[in-house]
Amino acid sequence: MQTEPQGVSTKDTEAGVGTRERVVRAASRLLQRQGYEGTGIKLIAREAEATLGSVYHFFPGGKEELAVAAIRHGDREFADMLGAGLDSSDDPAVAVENCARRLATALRASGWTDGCPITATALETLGRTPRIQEACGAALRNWQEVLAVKFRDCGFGGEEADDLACTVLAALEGAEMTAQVFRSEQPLLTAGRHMAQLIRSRS
Amino acid sequence: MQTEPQGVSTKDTEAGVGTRERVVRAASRLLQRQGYEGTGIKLIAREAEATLGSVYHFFPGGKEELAVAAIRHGDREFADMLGAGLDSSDDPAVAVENCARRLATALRASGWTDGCPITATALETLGRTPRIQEACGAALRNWQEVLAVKFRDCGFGGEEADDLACTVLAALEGAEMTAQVFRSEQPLLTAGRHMAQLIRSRS
DNA sequence: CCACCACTAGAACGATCGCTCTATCAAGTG
DNA sequence: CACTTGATAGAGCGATCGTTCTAGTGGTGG
Repeated sequence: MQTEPQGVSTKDTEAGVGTRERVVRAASRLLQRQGYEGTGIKLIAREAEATLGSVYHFFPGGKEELAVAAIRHGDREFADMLGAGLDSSDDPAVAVENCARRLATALRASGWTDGCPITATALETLGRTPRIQEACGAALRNWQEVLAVKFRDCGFGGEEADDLACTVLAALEGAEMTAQVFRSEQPLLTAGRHMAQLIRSRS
Repeated sequence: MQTEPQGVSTKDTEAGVGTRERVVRAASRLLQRQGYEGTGIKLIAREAEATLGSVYHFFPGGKEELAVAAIRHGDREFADMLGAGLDSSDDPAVAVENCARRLATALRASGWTDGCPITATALETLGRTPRIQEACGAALRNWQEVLAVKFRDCGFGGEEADDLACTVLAALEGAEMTAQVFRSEQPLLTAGRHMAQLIRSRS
C-alpha cells in the first residue's frame, strides 16, 4: 500500500502520485538529461523521493526494466506533445511548423536540457541492450505514426505519408539536438520552416 | 619515446601509429558507440593497446580532456566523409542525396553501431561539462559550414545556404539515429531524397 | 658515462556502481 | 487477535569507476 495519501490531489510533479509513478517519471527525466549509464539507480530513487527497496520492489528486473518503463513513459509524453502541436492547424505544413515552435519554446523553458526523451539512451545502448532498443524503436515508430496519421488525414497517400513522417521526425530530432548544443531556438524554427515547405511542395 | 616502430607503415587501424593517436582513435570510436559515461578510461586504454599511465601522460586533464580530443577527431573524420560525399556531384541536391547514401552504406557496414561520432556524448554531457559541449558545438558548426560552402558554391545566397545547411545536417543526424535504432538504411535514404527535393525547390 | 626526460607499466585509493538482503511497517483478512 | 501481503527502509556486497602515485625503461645530449 502507498503510505502517502492517494486521492488528495493530482498535482503533476509532486506527491499524491503513487511511488511507482514517481520513480518512472524521475527515471524518464534523468535518462533524458544524462543518458542510461550516466544515471544511477540511487539517484533516481532520491529524485523520486523513494527508497532503493521500493525501486527494486516495483522493478525486480533492475535498472534495465526501469529504463524500459521510463522510455515508454517518455514515449507517451512526447506523442502527446506532438499530437497537440499537430492539432493546432488543419494545414499539415502549418501544423508541423507549429510543432517545431512548441518544441523550441519548451526546450528553452527547460534551460535547454529537456530535449527528446529517448535519444541519449537509445544511442548509448544500441546493440547492447535489446529490450531498451526495442522500447526506443517502438517510441520512434509511434511518433512517426502520429505524424503519418495527420498526413493521411490531409490527403497524402499511405506510402508518401509514411515517408514524410519519417523525414519530418528525423529533422525535428536532429534540430532539437542541434538546438540543445547551441542553446538556440533557431535550428528548430528553421527546420520547421523547411519541413513546412517540403510538405507544401508535395501536396 | 614510443616503443613501437614509427615509420614502418601508415596502416590505419594498427601499429605504426603513435600511442597518443591510438588512444584518441579508440576513445572516439568508443564514445561514438557507448557515450561518455558508458566508456571507462581503462577500456579505452585496453582497446588502444596502451596503459593507464600513457593515457594520463598524454591527457593530464583526465577523461574530460581525452573526450575533447576524441570529439575533435570525430569532427575531422565526419567532415571528411561529408566533404567527400558532397564532391560526388556538382548538383547540390544530388550531392546531398549521395551523402545520405554513403552514410547509410557505412552505417550498415559497421553493424549499425557507428553513427554520428558525437551525438551520444553531446546529449549526455549537455549543460554539465562545458568544455565537451563546446567541442561538440564546434563540430556541428564545422559540418554545417562544409554544407553551406557547397550550397554557396552552387549559387545559394549566404543566409539561405546557412539555413539549408542547418536543416540538412539536422535531418541527416536524425535519420542516422533512426536508421541505427531500426537497423535499416531506409530512414537515411528517404531523408536524402527529401532533402534533395527541398534543395531543388529552393534553387 | 651518466643525468635527464619522455614514456610505459600497473598497483592502489576512495568513491560509487547495480544489486541483494533482512527488517520493519501498515492494512486487509480469517 | 494472529497472519498474510504489499510496500518501505537502508546496510552491505563485490565490482568497477576515475584518478594518483611510484617504479622502471630506453634513447639522447652534455
